[in-house]
Amino acid sequence: MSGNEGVRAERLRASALGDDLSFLIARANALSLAAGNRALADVGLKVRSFSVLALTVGGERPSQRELGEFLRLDPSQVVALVDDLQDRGLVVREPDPADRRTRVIVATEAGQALFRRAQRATRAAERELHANLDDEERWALTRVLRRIAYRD
Amino acid sequence: MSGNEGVRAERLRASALGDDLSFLIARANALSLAAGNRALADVGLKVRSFSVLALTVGGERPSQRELGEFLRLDPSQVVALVDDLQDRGLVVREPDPADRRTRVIVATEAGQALFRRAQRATRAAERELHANLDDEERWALTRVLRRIAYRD
DNA sequence: TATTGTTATACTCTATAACTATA
DNA sequence: TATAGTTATAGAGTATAACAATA
Repeated sequence: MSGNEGVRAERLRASALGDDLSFLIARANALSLAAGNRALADVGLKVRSFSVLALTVGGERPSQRELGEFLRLDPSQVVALVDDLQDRGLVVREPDPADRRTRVIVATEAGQALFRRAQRATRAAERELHANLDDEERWALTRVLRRIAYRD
Repeated sequence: MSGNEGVRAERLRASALGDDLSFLIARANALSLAAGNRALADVGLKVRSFSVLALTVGGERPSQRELGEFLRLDPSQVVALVDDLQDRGLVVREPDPADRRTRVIVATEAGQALFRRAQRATRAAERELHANLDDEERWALTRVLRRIAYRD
């Protein structure tokens, strides 16, 4: 992508779409996702696999079903993601004592170490993404987005 | 998707990811996109084609290149989108007097009429999506998201 | 030489259905 | 009967490269 992307297209911000909340969310997400994947490429992760790792490094012990619900992924997609992370020794599948159907996902030591590196990269990318917001704006944004994202 | 989706997974909101701004944007976008496509199904559009229509109904006369830049789509994807809308008589490609390489996209009467129906549907869906925000919160969200989405 | 639109192609992501083992 | 995980597969979306016409 060229550096001056969208310069000519700026006039379209005056259209019916330019101030539409759903469109702004979509565009902000596209930028955020691209920046995240770029930042994570160094450590061999993508936003998806990073998210799975993030949900398993703190002793959460989520089932694959829970991962899928929280990340809005189909169970079959979770299988593929966990397969990949497990093949690389970053997570393991453990049996759930309470339900033998369920497999609980736990980050290994290597997974935790890689996550820490990855988190430094994504934090830097995030800071860069909204460098022009002050702390209060960031906080207000987080609070309001949480109401939308979690419907509460 | 079952109605009680994510109920069990709510505990994962306490994880490293639960308050991450990029993740909240991604999740809000996923909900918004799903709601938008659901609302637009009746009129035979998706969020993508609706967006192209929205950028052509007000006399904007964007080139395909401009559409691609603004919507962050590859030129080849714009071709496919415009092909589809043109085949359905909703937009036409017009020559640009200033540059014979360029094709300018203009909504037809039918395209404008369909857009108005579609916009009513998406507005209802949007209202439902952030029904729990008051006007001031909505405005603050729009303003801050614009800074991220347009980098200004 | 560079750019606009186009075609072709491969790749990733997403959605669906069917299956197994457990509940 | 219903649920967790798995497999297979098809469809949608995305990215890349090459080309003709024009600048």
